[in-house]
Amino acid sequence: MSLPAASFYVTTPIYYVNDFPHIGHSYTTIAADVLARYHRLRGADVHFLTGTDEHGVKIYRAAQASGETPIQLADRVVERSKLLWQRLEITNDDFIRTTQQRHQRVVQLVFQKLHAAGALWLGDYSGWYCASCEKFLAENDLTEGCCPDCGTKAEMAAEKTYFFKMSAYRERLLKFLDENPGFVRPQARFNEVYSRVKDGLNDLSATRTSLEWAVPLPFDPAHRAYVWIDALTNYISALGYPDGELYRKYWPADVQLIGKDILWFHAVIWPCLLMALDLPLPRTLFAHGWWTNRGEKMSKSKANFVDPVAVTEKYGVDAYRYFLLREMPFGQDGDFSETALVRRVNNDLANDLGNLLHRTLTMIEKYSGGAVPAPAEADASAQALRALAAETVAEVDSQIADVQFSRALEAVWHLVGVANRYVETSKPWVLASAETRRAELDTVLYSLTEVLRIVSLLLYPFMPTKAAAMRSQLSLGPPEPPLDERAQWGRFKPGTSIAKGKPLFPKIEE
RNA sequence: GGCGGCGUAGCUCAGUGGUUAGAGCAGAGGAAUCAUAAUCCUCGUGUCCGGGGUUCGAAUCCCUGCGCCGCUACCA
Repeated sequence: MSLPAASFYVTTPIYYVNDFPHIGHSYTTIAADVLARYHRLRGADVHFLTGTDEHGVKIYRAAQASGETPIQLADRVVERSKLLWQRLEITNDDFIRTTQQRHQRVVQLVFQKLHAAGALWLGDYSGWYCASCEKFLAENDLTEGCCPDCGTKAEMAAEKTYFFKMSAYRERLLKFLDENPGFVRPQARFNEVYSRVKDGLNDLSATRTSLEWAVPLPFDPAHRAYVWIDALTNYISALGYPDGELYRKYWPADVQLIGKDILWFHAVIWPCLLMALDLPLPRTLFAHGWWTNRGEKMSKSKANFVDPVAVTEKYGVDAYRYFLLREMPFGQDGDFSETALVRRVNNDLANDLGNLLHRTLTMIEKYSGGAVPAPAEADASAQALRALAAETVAEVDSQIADVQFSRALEAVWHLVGVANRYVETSKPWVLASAETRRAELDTVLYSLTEVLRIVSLLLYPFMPTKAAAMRSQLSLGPPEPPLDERAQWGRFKPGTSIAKGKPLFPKIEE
C-alpha cells in the first residue's frame, strides 16, 4: 500500500461535551495527530479536524442541573478540551463545534437537500419512553422495563419524526463494500458491518419534536435534527461544504478514526447520508479498541478513567503518546497501567533508544573530538545497517499507510536493536586504541549517527518533543519534509560537532 | 437464539499445509566497558483447548465438544 502524497484529510469523532476528555478521547486524537504529522513530514497537504458535539437532551439537562445555559456548559468543556489537546501537542488544523453557525447552516442545508431529493418522509417514531425524564430509551438500556436513570416504568410512546430513507441505499452500500474491502478496518469490523447491512436496513428517525437544544429544520421548525445527521455532518461542514475551498481540496477524507462504539453510525448511516447527497465516501474508516485500566473496564460508576493530564504530568507527554500507540495494535483492546507504561519507558525509550543516542554521542566525543567523522568505506556490517535503515523507512511508511502504529514502532525498534548490536560487534573502543583502524572507527561512528538521525525523523510524528531534542543533540534542526529525501542515508554532514545533552529519557525508578 | 471471531511458551501475541513452532516482555547464567548498571550473548521436553477426520505430511483444512469474546441499529 502506498500513501497518497497530494492531500490528506484525517478526522477524529467530535467528542460529546457531557464530560471532559479521558484516555479514550486522547487515544483517538493522538493517533490522528501522528497520522497528520507523518503525512506533513512526507510533504502532503494535510488537514486534521477534531471538535465537539454539543447538542442533545443530555447537555440540555446537564446545563439545567448546574444552573447554566447549554452553551456555557459547552464552552467550559471545550476550553478544557483545547487545553488538553495543546498539552498533548495535538496539531489539529481546525476545531469544529456543532453549535457554531458554520456548522448549523450546513446541517440545515443537508436536511433541505435530503428533503428535496425525497430522502425524507414524515412518520411516527415509537419506542420506549420515560415520562419522568421526557425521553426515549433504547430497548437495551431498559432495566427490567424501567428507565435506567430514574427507575420510572417505561411506556410505549410515539411522536412525529422525519425518517431518513436509509433502506433505499442498502444495495449501493453493499456494492461499495464489495468493491472497497478496506473501507472499514480492522477486518473484523468490516465483517460485522457487512453482515448487518446484508440483513437489511431500516429507515432512520432523524428528527425530534421534543428536542429543544438542537438544530431546527428549515422546512419544518417544529422538528429539530436528532443526533446523527447533525453530528456526522461536521466532517464536511468544517470544510465549508458545499462551496468551500477546503471542501474541494480535502473531501473525501482519507482516514476517519472512530471508537468501535460508533462504528454503525460511521460505517452505515454516514455512507448512506453521503450517497443521498451524492458525495464521495471517505477512503478509510478505522475503528479502534478500548483501554482498560489495570484490567478493569473504565466507567463512570467506578470513576476509574485514566486522566491524561495526571499521567503526562508524571511521565511526560511523549512517553504517553509512545505508550498508547506502541502497547497495543491499533484496532484491538488493551490495558493501561502505570507499570506497563514504566516498563515501556525504561526498556524501549531509556535503555534501547536513549542509551543508543547517549553512547554514540559519548563515543564521538571521546574518539572523534566531538565531531562526526566522515565515513570511510563501509564493510559488510555497516552496509547491512545502512540497508536496514532504508528498509525501516519503507516499512514505517507502509505500516502508517495501513494505520498500524505499533508495527511502525516495532520496525523502528528493530533498527535500534540492530544498531546496538552493531556497537557490540564493531567495538569502537577497540578500534579507537589502534591508530591503524581509524577509518573503521569513522565508519562506525558515522553509521550510528545516520541511524539516529533517520530514527529521529521516523519518531517525530509519535514523539515530537523528544525527537526534536534528539535531533538537537545531533546538531540538527526540526525535521522538514520531504521525508523520503531526508531519510536517505548519507545526508548527515561530516565534521558537524554534536551537542550531547542530558539523557533523553531518564530511567524511572520504581 | 442468529451471525462472526478467538483459544499457540509464565504474560502479550506472530505464525494459516511441509525441515528441530517463533518474537517481545518476565526469569536464569555469562561477556564486555562506549553508555542512563545501559548493551550484547546463551538458555523454552510448550498436550499449538479436547476429540475425530482429510492428507505422504496439520498449530495451519473439515467435523465435533468445551471455553472466551464481538456484533445483534438509533448509546459519540
